[in-house]
Amino acid sequence: MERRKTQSTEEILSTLKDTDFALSHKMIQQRLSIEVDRATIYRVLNRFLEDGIVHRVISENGKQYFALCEDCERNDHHHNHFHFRCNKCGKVECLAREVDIQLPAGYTAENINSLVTGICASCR
Amino acid sequence: MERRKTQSTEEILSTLKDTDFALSHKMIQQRLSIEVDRATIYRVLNRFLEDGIVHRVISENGKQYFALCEDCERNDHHHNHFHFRCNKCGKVECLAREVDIQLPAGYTAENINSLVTGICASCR
DNA sequence: GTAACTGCAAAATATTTGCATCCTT
DNA sequence: AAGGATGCAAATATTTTGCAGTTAC
Repeated sequence: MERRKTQSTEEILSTLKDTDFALSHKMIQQRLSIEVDRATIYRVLNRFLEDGIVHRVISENGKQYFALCEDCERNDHHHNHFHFRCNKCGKVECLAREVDIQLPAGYTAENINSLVTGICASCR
Repeated sequence: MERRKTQSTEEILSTLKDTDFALSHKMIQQRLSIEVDRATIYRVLNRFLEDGIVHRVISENGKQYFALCEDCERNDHHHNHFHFRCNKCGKVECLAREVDIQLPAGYTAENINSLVTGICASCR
């Protein structure tokens, strides 16, 4: 399936580029300079996910957050870093420090979703 | 608020005790030997959460999974361990190994939700 | 008896999907 | 022209809530 360059796609991508933290669907919609349908945003984001352009964190509120894969533009698309969500300002950030997860024998990892919640430095 | 001993509560608790992995709301409902309303199950689980009897993992499918706090019955109710969800059998387990998360300066952690998905030993 | 708990229905929230139409290539 | 992308509405899915009736203590 070939990907086409559309206004929605470009807008959503540049919105993600403009922020250094992860955005929820709603946050993305609010930041767009044009109106894009809810469903379209989800579809674009899911396409980005498939293409490995963004990664997704699920917060403990059950919501999805999306962020560009800055560091992970290399081939091995591993996201073994933590995310942090501030309970005050709501920002979801990618924590730089990588974590090596040691699984029990015979287990293989495919995806890692890890989120720490608390208070960030600027909020306290 | 005082807690009362009811059939639903006892049933849900013993269901959780009978399994060594985390259960979703639906899985719990199916395992109960009596019929308990959807909303009641959620309310019971949330009470358990408040009381620190269970802990909750959010899977990357957005669903909540609940498991008894075996190891965490001590005072400091920290859940800095990983969870693993098998993409084949769907089991969500608590991985024994503790992980120390190093946050940037000024950050304080309140809750940790970490889930690795992949294939477990018995499924491959 | 009183406050906690329950069931039922309805609401709230988040995400996906069907389908006709539009637009990129 | 072909098929990928979009908008709209409707469907799913999960969890929560209001409220009246029930039950534990």
